[in-house]
Amino acid sequence: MGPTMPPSKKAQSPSSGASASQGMTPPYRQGDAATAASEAEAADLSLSLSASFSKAEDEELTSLSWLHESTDLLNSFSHSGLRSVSPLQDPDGQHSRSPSSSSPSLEDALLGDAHSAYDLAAGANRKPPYSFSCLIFMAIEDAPNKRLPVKDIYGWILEHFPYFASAPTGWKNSVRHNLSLNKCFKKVDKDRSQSIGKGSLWSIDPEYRHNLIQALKKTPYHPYSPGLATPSTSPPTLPQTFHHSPPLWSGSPLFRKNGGVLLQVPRGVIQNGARIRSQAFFPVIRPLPVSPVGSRTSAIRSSLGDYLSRGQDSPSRYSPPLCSEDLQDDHTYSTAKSPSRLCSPSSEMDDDDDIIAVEIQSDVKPEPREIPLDSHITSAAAAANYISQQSLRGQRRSSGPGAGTLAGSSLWTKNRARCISDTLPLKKRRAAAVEKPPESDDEEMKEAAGSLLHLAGVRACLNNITNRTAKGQKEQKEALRN
DNA sequence: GCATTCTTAAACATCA
DNA sequence: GTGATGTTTAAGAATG
Repeated sequence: MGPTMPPSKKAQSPSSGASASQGMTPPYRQGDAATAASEAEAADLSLSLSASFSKAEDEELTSLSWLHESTDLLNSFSHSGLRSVSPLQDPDGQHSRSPSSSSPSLEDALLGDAHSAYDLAAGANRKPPYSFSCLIFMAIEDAPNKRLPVKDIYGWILEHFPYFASAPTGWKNSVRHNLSLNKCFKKVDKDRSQSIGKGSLWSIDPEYRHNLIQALKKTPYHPYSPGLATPSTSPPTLPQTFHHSPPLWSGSPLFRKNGGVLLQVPRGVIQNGARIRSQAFFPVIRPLPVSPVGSRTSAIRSSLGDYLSRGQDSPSRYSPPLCSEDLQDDHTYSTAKSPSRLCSPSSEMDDDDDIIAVEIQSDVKPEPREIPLDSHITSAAAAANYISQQSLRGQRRSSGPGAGTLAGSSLWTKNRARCISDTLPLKKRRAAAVEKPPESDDEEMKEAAGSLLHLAGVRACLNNITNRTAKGQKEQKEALRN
């Protein structure tokens, strides 16, 4: 019995999902004087956040202190005269907007559509675009100790993707299935002093963490939309972001590591890094929560990011893309059949530079671009998703007993992979897996990728707050003139 | 059309 | 004994 994904077009209500996902909704309502004041507040916040973020860039992302600062700012913002950014979930787990709406409209502006988007995507029985592997990965990564019992993994997923609250319970089976099957996850011997009850703690196998990052980076979507397939001729049915391959955030170590060679987010990666198969367009950015930040702030970040990142309506404000506009530089991976990708995790690690600088290939003719302001942010997460999946796939292919010996080979073939990996049960395969070549010590790469995922949300907030605020002020001025 | 990946379901074993 | 957890297999859908 296979999965029956809800058809995206059915799941998307024309009045809500489409507009939200396509950035057609006005940035926020025209407000009154209070709104203007709040906008000024938002502008201040934006500046503060930008400063914090710039600081983070300077610190090479070695610390998440900047994120704490940003979070504090966001919190102070939410508490300063504005209705607080409440968690998106009601106590009963259902998403809803805050019932009270006595405060000025800015919060509604900032959060209302975020809630809408969230409702549409996560709260309204939208299946998250992330694979279970990614979900588990994010859950574990979000844990302080980077390890979680299955139960807490369930909890994390439920907390962040309430879709599963009403989903059939089979998803838990899938989670367990993934934990068992996917060698990226490994059980941790329980600390005897630590009583977690039944079951084990699960953690990310450091050796494959990179693969999971790549899985998160990659998540290509299924271009069911003709507009996506032929962006140059068809009116876009999705935000412009989807048609472009905006650069990875230029301050990232990924960028620096490659001497300024920018990673282009492959076409087919959407702004939240979500992979759309045939499901509905998943309009919400759900930044990878960061452990030191509480769930509430994660919700704030997500909310703002969700809402603001949909601001695709100000492409002109986008700073010049850092990537080359050369057609040859617009790339999309072709991993599944690329022998160079079918190698061991370690070699993939080595390939990372190639991933960034070389291996991204163009598959769609570019068109004159207007890249949204926040596209480089969302693309950061998207890029992370993309690469991660590439790695996962490669990892799986190299999971056979012969993986180690074949690790260095770039001529790993499908048949060989299948012969080796399909004949033994997983555990035996794992046991039989001979020594793997030394993993790349590119921890920076790993951390960078992870950081990018984290950054995507906040960065989107920053840019969009600025964007929205400026636009709102402009609109207000115009309104006053009229 | 094929290969691969992912999801889902189910059965079964183990453990608390 | 019960339920949660863990493992494994199988099948189907989605995707390249």
